[in-house]
Amino acid sequence: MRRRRFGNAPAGTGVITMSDVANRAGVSSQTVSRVIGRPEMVTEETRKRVNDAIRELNYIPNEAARNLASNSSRVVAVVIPTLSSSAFAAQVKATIDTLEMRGISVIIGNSEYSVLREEQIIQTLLERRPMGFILTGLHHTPRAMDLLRQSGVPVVETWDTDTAPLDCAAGFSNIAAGHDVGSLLAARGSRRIAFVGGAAHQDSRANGRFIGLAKALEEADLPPPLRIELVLPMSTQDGIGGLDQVLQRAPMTDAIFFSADSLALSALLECNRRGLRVPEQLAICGFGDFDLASLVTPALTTVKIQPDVMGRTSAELLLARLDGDDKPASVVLQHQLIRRGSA
Amino acid sequence: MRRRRFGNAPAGTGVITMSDVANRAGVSSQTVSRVIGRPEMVTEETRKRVNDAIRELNYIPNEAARNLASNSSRVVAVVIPTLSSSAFAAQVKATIDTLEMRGISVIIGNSEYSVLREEQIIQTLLERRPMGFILTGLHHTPRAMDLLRQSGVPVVETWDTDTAPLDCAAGFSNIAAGHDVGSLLAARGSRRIAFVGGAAHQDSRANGRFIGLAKALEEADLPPPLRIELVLPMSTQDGIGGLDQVLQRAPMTDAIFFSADSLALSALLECNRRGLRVPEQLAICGFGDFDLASLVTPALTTVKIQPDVMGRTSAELLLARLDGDDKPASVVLQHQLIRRGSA
DNA sequence: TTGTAGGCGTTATCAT
DNA sequence: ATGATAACGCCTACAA
Repeated sequence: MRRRRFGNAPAGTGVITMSDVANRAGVSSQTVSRVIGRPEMVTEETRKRVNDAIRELNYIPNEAARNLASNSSRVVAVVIPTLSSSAFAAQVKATIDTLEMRGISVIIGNSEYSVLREEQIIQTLLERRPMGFILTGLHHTPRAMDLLRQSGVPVVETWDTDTAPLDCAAGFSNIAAGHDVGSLLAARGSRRIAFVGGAAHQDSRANGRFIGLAKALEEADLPPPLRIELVLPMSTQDGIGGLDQVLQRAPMTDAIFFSADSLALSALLECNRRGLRVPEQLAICGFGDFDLASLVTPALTTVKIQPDVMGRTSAELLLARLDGDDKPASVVLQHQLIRRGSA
Repeated sequence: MRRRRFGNAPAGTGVITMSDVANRAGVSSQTVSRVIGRPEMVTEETRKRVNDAIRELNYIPNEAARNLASNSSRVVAVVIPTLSSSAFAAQVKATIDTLEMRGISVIIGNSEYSVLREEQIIQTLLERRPMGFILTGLHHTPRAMDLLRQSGVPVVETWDTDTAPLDCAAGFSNIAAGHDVGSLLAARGSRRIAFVGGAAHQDSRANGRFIGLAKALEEADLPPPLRIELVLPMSTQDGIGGLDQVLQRAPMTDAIFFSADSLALSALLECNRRGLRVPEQLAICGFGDFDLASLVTPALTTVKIQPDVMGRTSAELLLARLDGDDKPASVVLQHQLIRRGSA
């Protein structure tokens, strides 16, 4: 559907522009720009005339032109491993909601747990000159870090605060969380403990949890945990596969720490089905405190981490950075071990 | 971090531009543009020189300038009720993955189940001149539809094909799905059936499922279903609240159809805890076939709908439209009633 | 408070 | 196959 042109502006793309509005309102296009960007700089009288013209013409500003002229994009890039994980989805939603209030849009990249894909995504997204990047974890390819550094965009890293961030971070300590789990399992009397989680080279956050677990077990004079590494992306059912691998390799295992509740829940339900008593025969601890964790029987012992707060906080950190705070302090969110029936 | 300038281009934003690359490669900037956009139009010889210059200078094209000059944005806007629903997240992920291969980014808006917020989001996103919109459902405010029509952007609607789409749709029939559930419940001998789902004015898809259910019950000469409307957004735990409301208002109810598996699962687990036998005393049917549906005991009878396929298909429909197909046919995806133990 | 001039970095178009 | 020129629609900087 072609739109007819108003005013006497030269034929462009056939869409209403700022100068069309200016003509209609009898002002310069600069004034229109002000009414939109800094209304307080314009007389109420003219502001009204301009706003009327905007409404009558159904004028919609062109963000690309605005970006080019102002050299700023109102876009933030978020790169996560995958949107099809409720924790990342909740995080991203919170980020979107937080930034939307400032007129900022979010563009999402799914790295599929690969730092190489992450690098590629960063390079592509850089073309949009985002105001900032929100990344997952602290581990990236050298080239990705170079690209980021050279472009000078602010970067906020999430989900991990165990090593130094590129710029600043909003996350939690996976090591501490894993350590808490290890201490709990040791305290409750578990002796032969296993860890089931994403492969270390794919998921350094899960790896941190394993490290914390191992440390706690060592402190408690327990043997080191058996570790089962799952190839990512993983499905919920993989919890059962992990359970099987553990029982096959170490039948005497009396506790399993899963790096995600999805895995823990499927394993727990499978134990119920098989008549394997939880936690008497096998204690189970998850990670993430998913919705259903408190509803299964026995209820799942897990670690709560509030991905939504992480999403909001990372956005706020970015905004602070953009508002001039040169180096806002990283935020370490507290995780919380929630002890329920399964361990 | 300020970047030093190369070549002799006039001082701009201090970032490498196409003409910097052109200087370096000893060609015009137009040739650089071609190397990036239509490499086949350039001699292999010059192409190599240009690509070398690009690499040496770490040149990154400016998408905003590209958008402005070409009058096309490489952005698609997706508006869903909320990202924190695994089905919508899976859908969006598939959309992102599909479009990414064509260099298109996705911008997401969360309508929070409100057509008014949806309208507002559409208006804002229109400023980015997206190549198209992917919306949820077929119900929008008149003004939203006007905005869309006037801007001339292609629109693909998802999650519903029960009425006429604005443009084209990739979804399924909620009425048919609800009808299937009703028929199953009737056939298995349930007589007093209840429906628990999002409020009709917020979730017209759930409403469609209710309509289908009611029709099937009527056809089977059963009394109309009791309907419990939940205020959105809902949490998983609301399944228990819905269960309680049903049992309170109609204690003789022998089957409940929940409009989402999250609700059905929490209700089912609660029944287990209370010793209410499923399906003997109360049959339960969900919607969505979430990961855990097959893992709980009894396994959840539900309707599978493949949100990921919907996400991919809607993107493909949009691409077809952009590639010239004036009015691609809507795609009606098949739902599938999966009968397991709970009903 | 408002207007004028110039430029943002790229692509389209037309020449060569 | 490559180059010159003119937009694209808006904002910054400065002038009135």
